[in-house]
Amino acid sequence: MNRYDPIKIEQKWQAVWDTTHPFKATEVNNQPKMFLAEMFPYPSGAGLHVGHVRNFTIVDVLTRFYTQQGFNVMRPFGYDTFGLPAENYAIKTGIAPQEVTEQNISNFRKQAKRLGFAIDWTREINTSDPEYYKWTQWCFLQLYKKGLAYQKESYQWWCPVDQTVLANEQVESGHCWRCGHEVEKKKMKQWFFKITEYADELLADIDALDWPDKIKTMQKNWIGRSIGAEIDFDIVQEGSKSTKPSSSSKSSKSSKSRQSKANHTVTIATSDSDINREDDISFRHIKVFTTRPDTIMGATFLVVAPEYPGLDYLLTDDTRDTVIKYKQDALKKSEIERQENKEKTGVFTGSYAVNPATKEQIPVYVADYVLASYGTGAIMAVPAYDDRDREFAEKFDLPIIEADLIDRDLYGTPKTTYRMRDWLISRQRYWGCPIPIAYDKEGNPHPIPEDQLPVMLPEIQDYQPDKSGRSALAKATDWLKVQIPIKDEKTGKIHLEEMTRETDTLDGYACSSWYLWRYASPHDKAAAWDPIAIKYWEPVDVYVGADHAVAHLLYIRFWCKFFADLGYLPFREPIKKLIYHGYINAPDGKKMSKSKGNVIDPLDVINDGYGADTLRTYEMFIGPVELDAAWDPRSVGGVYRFLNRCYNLCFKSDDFASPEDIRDNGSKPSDPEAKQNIIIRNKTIKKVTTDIHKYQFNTAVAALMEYVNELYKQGASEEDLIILAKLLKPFAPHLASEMLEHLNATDEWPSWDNQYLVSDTIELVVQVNGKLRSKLTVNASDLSDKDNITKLALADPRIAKYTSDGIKKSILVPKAKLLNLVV
RNA sequence: GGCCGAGUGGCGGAAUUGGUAUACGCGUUCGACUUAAAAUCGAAUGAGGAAACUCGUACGGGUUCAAGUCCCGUCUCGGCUACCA
Repeated sequence: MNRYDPIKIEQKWQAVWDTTHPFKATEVNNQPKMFLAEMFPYPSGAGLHVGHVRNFTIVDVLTRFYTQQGFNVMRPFGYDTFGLPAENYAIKTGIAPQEVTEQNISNFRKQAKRLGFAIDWTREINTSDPEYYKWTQWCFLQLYKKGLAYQKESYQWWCPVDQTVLANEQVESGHCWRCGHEVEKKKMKQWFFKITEYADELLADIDALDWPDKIKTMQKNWIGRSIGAEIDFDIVQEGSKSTKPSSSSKSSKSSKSRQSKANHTVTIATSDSDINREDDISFRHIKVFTTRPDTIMGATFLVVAPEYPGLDYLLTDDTRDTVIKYKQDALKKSEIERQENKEKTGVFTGSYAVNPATKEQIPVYVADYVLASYGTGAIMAVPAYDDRDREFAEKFDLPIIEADLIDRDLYGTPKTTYRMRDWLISRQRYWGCPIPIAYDKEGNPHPIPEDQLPVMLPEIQDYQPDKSGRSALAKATDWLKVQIPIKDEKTGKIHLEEMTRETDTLDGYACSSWYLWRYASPHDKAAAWDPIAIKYWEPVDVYVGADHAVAHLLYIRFWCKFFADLGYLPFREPIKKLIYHGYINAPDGKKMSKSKGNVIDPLDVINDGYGADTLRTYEMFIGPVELDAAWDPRSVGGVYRFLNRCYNLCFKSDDFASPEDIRDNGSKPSDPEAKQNIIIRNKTIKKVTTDIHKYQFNTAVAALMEYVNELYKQGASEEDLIILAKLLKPFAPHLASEMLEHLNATDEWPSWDNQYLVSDTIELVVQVNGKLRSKLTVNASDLSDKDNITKLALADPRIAKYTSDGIKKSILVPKAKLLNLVV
């Protein structure tokens, strides 16, 4: 006897799809388009995990659903292949990352096919393919040309023994993870993208996005706009300390600390090479940023960050040693350590500043609770209004003045600042997209001409980074040399000049900041993307993922706005609808991890005999798409039983009651039992269709289960089975295809008929004072007649016993099929 | 500390947005089939109670004919963020 054999059925249909390519998308203008994509995966050696399956199945359900509905659907696939795991593996084994990546991709492709995903395999992209990263480099050059890719000195962790930069994770409580030597912060030149240029627009456009509120809020917080003012404080120099001392009682408090340090000498230091004399921080002013310029009357001291560029100008002979020591200690601390230790620390710089509102001289401190990278790196401390300033004031015995508030604009210039910083994109790594820049003898950067792209990653033997903290690329001596055409300013002639290539590569997020546009013309040799294909397909209609809430999803919005400004994109937001789904945890509720040994391998689930359809349907049924869920092996069995019931209903219908008399054969049946089937069928079509539209896949599956349960009770007509197969196909495409073939039907998505959603008689709920007391079967047409319905209800003995004293009023709610009698 | 979410049976979770609380699945129990088991099919399953009924959506109030849903307060748990001036 034939029984449900998912493995056999799935092999059959996967072979069919592999030869007929039914999911290939081309531009067709008489059909509405639908562009669906998941966040493309990093193809790890471990293969697909259950999280991938959830991610890809959501896209697959939508792909098949919209295809069945007649949309022209594009569902491509890609691999985000640059990154540390492949490079570290190469360092360890000497096997080229290119090779490992190719193996992993081929494994991912095989597994994706094993899951029956409806992918257009002609639109497969790989970010480490030179044909792809050529255009990543092109994107970089566009940003560079517009001044949005630039170099800047920034502090990095540096191990003086190993002579290398270290990532935050490679620093263990202030020491190098390799040699154990104390690390220091070193200023190094790095590449940045100027995302802050778009901060306002990125913020303003968030509200209109059809994205989860959680993500929108996270992006808003990340951008973190603060509206305030910048205020200049004059620094008191030697001989000018006679600045009008106030004689008010308020100021007498603050004069105490000033007097004790009255005789100091400000000298200009020359020792600290960190000081950049081009900086606009004048040695006679400290510019602070505040969101509360109205509290300036209460500002009783200033605080600058340890990294504050003008710090050296503030020091005196008395304070220099202490301050330098404090600064060095602070630079050793990681951001995390600074945050963990909330105990305020700091030292007096030796200088005073004049509060422009009170004309008081107030001391200037250096303290690590002020961050160099935010605002101006200096604050006016108002201990009466700010908890952190108060804490500091109390510790250092500084005056706390409850001064009156004043007009915000009196002493400062309005200024908006952002928490978001520019995007640091250079990586001292081999396995990334080379930055298309070369340096002349003076060290000035020059862009690689576009006709020389791609700057290929050279094949090398030893992937170990070199001793200077640069990537292994620095050792590819032949590759480093490049001839760059230079136009002579005077003669206009072009000559070639030998230069040295940039050895940093791009942050992987750069590669994924434009891939959604590449999908529109994935093999385009002439451009990063084809404007006609872009106009047809983009923006993405639904994008599905579980990660990168701010990073990737902010960067791609930034690039979209940038390329829209250049005229390359006809839209300013790349993603219309975002589904941000939850994680799947281990059965014990904890995160799956190799070390805990609680990983569920999706391929094991398939090969255990459940098959891909069960796996897919289970992961859609597991819970609301946006929530985390715990894997439950027993529920997997429940879904298998459901599919088995579908199979039996279709292929073994003789084994159970299936009354011939309810086969409706397309004609309207008069038999009331058959009418019941039609109602259930129409309700199911409506429920599944609207649930998928709302991305409520769990209840869509539940509705199908309910439908099957009803069909077992009532018996199933051929039409019932066809509808079941069509509705099932997005979730369990192999089984559904097998059923549709057997039933000789197409997969065209069915529609429901509103006239079949209600039966002639309905069950009316009767409440007394809001409590359920009885249920009456009444004609649907009577629902409009309140008096009659009330009379019927009062005649019911179960109601009558509560209404012997009469009723005050009667409320009929036809929509809810409910009558409430108030006594 | 700040900003979001969320608290519903033994468990995962439903509830046309104010209208029958617990759909669907798991688990459990009983029955059918079987020499037996598995599989499959059928039935029951919030608590208390013989029943009528009563009580039940974290806790305490409120609005309403009617509250899981709305309002006020409290508690608990998650997520993000964090000395951002």
